[in-house]
Amino acid sequence: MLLEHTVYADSGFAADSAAAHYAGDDALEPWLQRELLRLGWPLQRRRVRAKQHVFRAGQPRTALYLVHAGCFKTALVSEDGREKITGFRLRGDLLGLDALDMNAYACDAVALDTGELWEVPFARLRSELPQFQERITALLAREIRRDWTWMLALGTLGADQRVVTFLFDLAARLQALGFSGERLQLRMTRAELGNFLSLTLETVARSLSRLQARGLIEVAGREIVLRDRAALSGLLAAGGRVH
Amino acid sequence: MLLEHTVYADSGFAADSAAAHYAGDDALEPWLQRELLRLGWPLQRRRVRAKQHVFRAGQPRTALYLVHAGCFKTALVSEDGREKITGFRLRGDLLGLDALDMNAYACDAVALDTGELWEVPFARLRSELPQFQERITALLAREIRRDWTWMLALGTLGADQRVVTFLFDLAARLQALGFSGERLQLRMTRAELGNFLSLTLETVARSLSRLQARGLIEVAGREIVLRDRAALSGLLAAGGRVH
DNA sequence: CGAGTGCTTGATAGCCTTCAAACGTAGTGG
DNA sequence: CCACTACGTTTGAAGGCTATCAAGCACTCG
Repeated sequence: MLLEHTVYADSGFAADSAAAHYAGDDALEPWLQRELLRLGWPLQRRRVRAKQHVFRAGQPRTALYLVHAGCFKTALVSEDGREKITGFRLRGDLLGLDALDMNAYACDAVALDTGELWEVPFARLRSELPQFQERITALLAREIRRDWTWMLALGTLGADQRVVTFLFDLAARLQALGFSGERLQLRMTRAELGNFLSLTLETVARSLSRLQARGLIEVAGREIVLRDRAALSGLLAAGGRVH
Repeated sequence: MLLEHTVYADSGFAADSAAAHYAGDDALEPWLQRELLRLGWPLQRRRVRAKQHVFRAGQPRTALYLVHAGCFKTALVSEDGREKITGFRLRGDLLGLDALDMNAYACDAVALDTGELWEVPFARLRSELPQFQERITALLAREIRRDWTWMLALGTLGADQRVVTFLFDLAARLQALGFSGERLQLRMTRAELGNFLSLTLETVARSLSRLQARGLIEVAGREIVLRDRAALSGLLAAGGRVH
């Protein structure tokens, strides 16, 4: 089943939405759709199924992809096989941005469930639509801030706090996409979640069990319900290492 | 004493230099100097001393700064006081890039020693020099890849390996700036180093002591000499957690 | 129904953090 | 010039948190 969201996402960290952004900051997807229509360019759609690669690191960079439906992961793989998931991408997020200045993709992009991508004619848009360049710049800067916020979280928070931070972030993004924000449908395995949070899959499972035991959340496989946002926030406010 | 480097730095991760970059990829500083001269715009210089803030998160973003001399740190501070150093910036690096789409700076930038900054007239350059926009885009994308590489390192490597990775990265950058690449003059405290590597200052000190005890490096306060690059590389090749 | 995958939970070990003390150095004012 | 204070660094001892190893369970799919 495809996720047909009704609202559009801010790809940044939840806390970031309060900051002052690029003026005229409406969502990328409707803007792109409008502009492509106006220019009379055909919209190239691409359907993908779970576990299917959108692109791999090192492949020639042929296009940018806008996530229209589904959930994707972007991951870095080092020479010696260590993998690191750099983010989970939802509708409105752009895949391939990080390789904008290269001829090859810099990471792997993999679909976590059935999804649809829009091919973004980057070269033509950049040359013919000056606003597009600014949008791209804004998206890149936002991604940097998002990464930094996660680096802060991973470096200073304990396991439970990282998990809660993730749940809050995902809830905020899903809510911005028109979902409940209370009932989360995870699209990634515990291993992938742990990889992203720099934890083992066992630690993630244990953390979720602990939070459930305290009545803060409800866990049923990949469906998670946030039961007590206040208490969860309290867990975060407890503060982590200061180093 | 000011660091008057003779060559120019790639702000990216050392391993990144092998990748295919933006065509015409000569260093930012000489290019900028040339263009400003050509346009007849005066070069605004700003001198800073150790521990002096270039800007703070939340302040109105008045300018971008190109590091001309000295070493700087950029750091994120969360509401509850947790700090995370996002990078150490040397000559050729640009400060303030991450807030390009905002009216306020997104991080703190602090001088670690005496240094000099060049004020970059971003708005005018962007509107009058189309190439500049592309350069900025490339720098942003490169910063993202740099962050991801560090996220991978911090998430999968042990303390000693993180320290060695940092030393290699710094050595490569200093070498690109015309320094020896063997004898490193650290400009940050053990606490700052630990913060960046998501370790405590004690763990960093212990790690350096261990590496010295094995004869791999020589430590004298903030001066570090890489004695056995092969063995150090071997430490990294040993591999970390795979999660 | 069997194989495969993903999830949970337990026991143990290991690495890093925390707390603590001592040392060296640089800056400062008497 | 030197005592003195503040800061940075090193090292030790103990503990905590997470990783590792292992087993059992649930679910899906061929």
